[in-house]
Parts: sequence; C-alpha cells; structure tokens
Amino acid sequence: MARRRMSNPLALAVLALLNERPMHPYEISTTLRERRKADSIKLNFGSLYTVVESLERAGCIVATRTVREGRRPERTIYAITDAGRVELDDWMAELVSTPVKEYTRFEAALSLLPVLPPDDAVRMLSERRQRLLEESEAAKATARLATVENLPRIFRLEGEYVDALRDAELRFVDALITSIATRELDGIELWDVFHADAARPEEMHALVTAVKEKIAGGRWGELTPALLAEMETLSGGPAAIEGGGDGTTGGGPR
Amino acid sequence: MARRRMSNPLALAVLALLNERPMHPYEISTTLRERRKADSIKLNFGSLYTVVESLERAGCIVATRTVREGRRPERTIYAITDAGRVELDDWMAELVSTPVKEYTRFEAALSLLPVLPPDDAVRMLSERRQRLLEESEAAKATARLATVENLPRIFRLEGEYVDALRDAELRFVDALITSIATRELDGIELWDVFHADAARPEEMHALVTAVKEKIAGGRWGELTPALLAEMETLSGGPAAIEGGGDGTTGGGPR
DNA sequence: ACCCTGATACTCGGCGGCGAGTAATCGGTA
DNA sequence: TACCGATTACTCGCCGCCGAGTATCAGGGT
Repeated sequence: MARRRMSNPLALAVLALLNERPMHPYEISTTLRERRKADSIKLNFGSLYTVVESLERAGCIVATRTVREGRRPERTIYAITDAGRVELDDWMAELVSTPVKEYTRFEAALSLLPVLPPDDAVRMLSERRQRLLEESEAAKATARLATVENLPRIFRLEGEYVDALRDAELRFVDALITSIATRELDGIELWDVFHADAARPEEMHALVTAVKEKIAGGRWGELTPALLAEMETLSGGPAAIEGGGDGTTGGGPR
Repeated sequence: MARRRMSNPLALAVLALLNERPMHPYEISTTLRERRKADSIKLNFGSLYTVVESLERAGCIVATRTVREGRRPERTIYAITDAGRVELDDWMAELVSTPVKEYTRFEAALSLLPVLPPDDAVRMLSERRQRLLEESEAAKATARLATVENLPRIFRLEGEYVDALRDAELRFVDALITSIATRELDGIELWDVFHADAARPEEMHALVTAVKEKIAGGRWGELTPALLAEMETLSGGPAAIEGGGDGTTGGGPR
C-alpha cells in the first residue's frame, strides 16, 4: 500500500465499471461513452490503455483472460480486485469530501486581463457572455428532454453541477462587463493608463512600479490568508512588516 | 505561422511578463509569485523552463544575452518578439471570448456518485460543504483586507471569479445534501437498490440493465443537444429512432 | 574563522497523456 | 464477388509536465 494515488480520474471510472463486471478496455471506452460519462471524465484511447496498465501494476485490477473471436485482435479482459474496490471507495471519498483548487483557463485569463485594452476586454467578454448564454439555453433544453424521457435526476447530477457553475460564471461576466463599460470598476483609471501613455515597455514598467508604491504602502502581493491570520493574532496596529518595500525585483500590479 | 498554440497557460503568463520588460526565467517565477499570479496559473520550475524553451522555438521570445554575476550560474535573459506580442493578444482574445469545457475532479466524482451508498454520500458531501464554508470565510476575509489595503478590484478579478464559483458550488452541494437526506431526489430508490440487494457484481449488472430498459424506451445515453435538435427539426412525433432497442453495444449518438 | 540557513538559478530523468496510425473484420451495395 | 466504409481493438512514439536534485553565493550568528 506504499503507492501514491493515480491522478487521472479516468482510472476511477475504470474501477467503477469493472466493479460492475469484468470488461476489456475497448468495451470500457464504449460503455463510458454510452453512459455519457465521457462528458464529465476526459476519455481517449491512449490514456485509457495507459491507465489500465497502471491500475494493473498497482494491483487494483487483474487480467483474467484473453479472448479471441474469429481472427479478431485479442481482447484482454480485466476484473477488479479487493484492493481495487478499496481504492475505488477511498478515492471517491476523497474526491467528494475534499475540494481541491482547479486551475481553469478563464481564471488565468482574468488574472492577466489588464494586458488587454479595456475596450477590447469588454468586446471579448461580451462574446463570451453570448456563447455562455447559448450553452445555457442548450443545457436547459437538454434538461427538459431528460425530464420528458424519464431519466431520473440521479443520473444527471454532473450536468446540473456544470449548469450551476456556468450560470454563476454568466452572472460574473455580466457584472464585469457592466462595471467596465460604466467605468464603475475600482481601479479602471490604472488600467487605462497602461494602454494610454505607455507606448514603450520601459515607460510602462515605470508606471507599474509607481502604482505599486501607492498600494498598501508597497506591501503589495502580501494580501494572503497567512498574512491576514498573522495580523489578527498580533493584536494592535496593522502588523508592521519588516522593512518597507524591497525595490529590486519589484514588478507590476496584481 | 504554421504552429499550433501551446496549451500551458504558464506560457501566456511568461509572454505577459516579458511584454513589460526582458527577464530571466528565475525572475519570471519570483515575479509571478510576488504578484500572486501563481494562485491562478499553475507554476513550477520544471514546466517554466520547458515553456520558455518552447516559446523560444516558436519565435515568440528570444534570448538576448546571458549574464553572470560573480561566479553565480549564468542567467539567460529573454525578451518578447513582435510575433510574441501578436501571440499574446490572440491567445488572450481566445481565452476570454471562448468558453471551453474544463474537466474537474468533483464533476467526475458526481458522475460516479451512485457507486457510493447514499448515506456515505451524504456524509462526504457534508464534509465538503463544511470545507467550502471555511474557504469561503477565508476568502471573504481576504477580500476585506484587500479593500482596507486599497488594492483596486481590477487586480482581484480572478479572486472574485473563483469566489463566485465556490459559492455556486456551495449552494449546489447544499441542495444536493438536502434532497438526498429528505429522499426527495428523483430516482433515489434506484440508488438504494444498487446497494441493497446486489451483494454480488453479477446481480448488480442485471439490475443496471433492467433499469436501463425502463428509461426512455432503452434509448438512454441519447439525451444530447444533437438529438434534441434532430427531434425538433423533424416536425411531428418524438422522432422514432431507427429500431427500438439495439441490443448489443448500442453506441449512443454523440 | 567557521558553519548554517536560505536564496539563487537552473538541470535532468522519468512518467503520463495523447492522438495518429494499424490491422482485422463485418455489413451493405453494385 | 468484389469493393467500400464503418466498427472493433488496440499500438506506438513523441512531447509536455513535473519535482527532486545540484551547485553557488550572500548574510548572519558564534
């Protein structure tokens, strides 16, 4: 039991299917597609065979027999082991009970949004908003159809989850667009400045540094939960961090 | 320009920083941490150097000079190119304007939730709920501190985004827990049945198959937007898909 | 004068993901 | 019967990701 958990959720899906009955990898893949699991768990052939092999090495599954029908290629049939069943339960427990940070592209883009001129940002955010609206409509239609077809909600939980997240993102994008367009967004004048005067990187850098000095007395980039805790435990004034600014490596806003 | 876009958002962050001024990779990494970008963009040393090398191959950045201070290891300083600036803008535009499906662990877990007994599921979901609540509190505190410290909202957009998503997830989990605990969840009797009678995989499989037959006349797994569109364009009755059940592998449409 | 810690600045080997490629068979058609 | 495309069932090799490891130096303490 000294092994580290696999990271690919596809392995979890494999365990879940083999927990129903033994299968060969190709059947696993078709079943996954048939049950729409592939919408929630990234599936492709290469990874599937990699993952199966790795599960076998870990002792979670065993190749029971290889069958050949006619002169078709051999099919290796795998079955789950007791260790595999334990792993399945443990892994599910961990995934359900413990939230972990996931890095999304849009979050990355938002953190770099100031590299775009505000006008462009509004235009692109509006495009995103439009696309999200369309997806949301399609999702609602699918949900209606699911109801009509008597598909119990149990089998659509993932769908409802992504729908909920999409709607939240939609509201966020909506509000963001408005606050930029109406120029209510706090700090928008800084954003303008990055794209107005600073035609050359050199000047831009000077501006960024100047801005930095004005925020929190140069202690920018230290607004972490850790710092917060520190400030609250140390009763009294706002925690004089050693030495004002550092000067050297100092960079842009954030 | 015949190259395909890189997939690692870290490369985007590198471009964004080099757009301010030339740097060497290690300084990029420290700056990224300093500005808290590493909270939104996965950063580690290995990937950083891989990504820099790959950007250089693509002509987006160039090594301008290598400096050595004292007998320290050499520092290779990179600068962005015109092609790199174009790439930066294009990539940002794409990320902001086009939503793409991201696979999260929790979505995967939800899609496999029926492998857990309902009681266990409630317990684990409650644990998640608790953890999310704590994260949410910490986030609110951080936000307050940011306000106090005069950090303009522009530089906290990513944070507000993840906060919004977390709150949405919290509401979803809350509702889910309730609907399972009160047994209002549609289809919960099926869920019970998986864990009640079926002590052995064989019987479980029989049950699953039986259930499958009852849903939408065996056409389970076909509830896709594509099918929906098809049904709506073909005016008239609910689109008699060719032949009732297919029996064998049944490949769902997609 | 000596050591120890921490920051600096990468290097390297392995592993996992992935998608194009392969090869055989089945079913329908001319 | 000959052919074509779809389906079945994988294989292979590249490349990106990653984190532990390495080597150097500055600064502070004793």
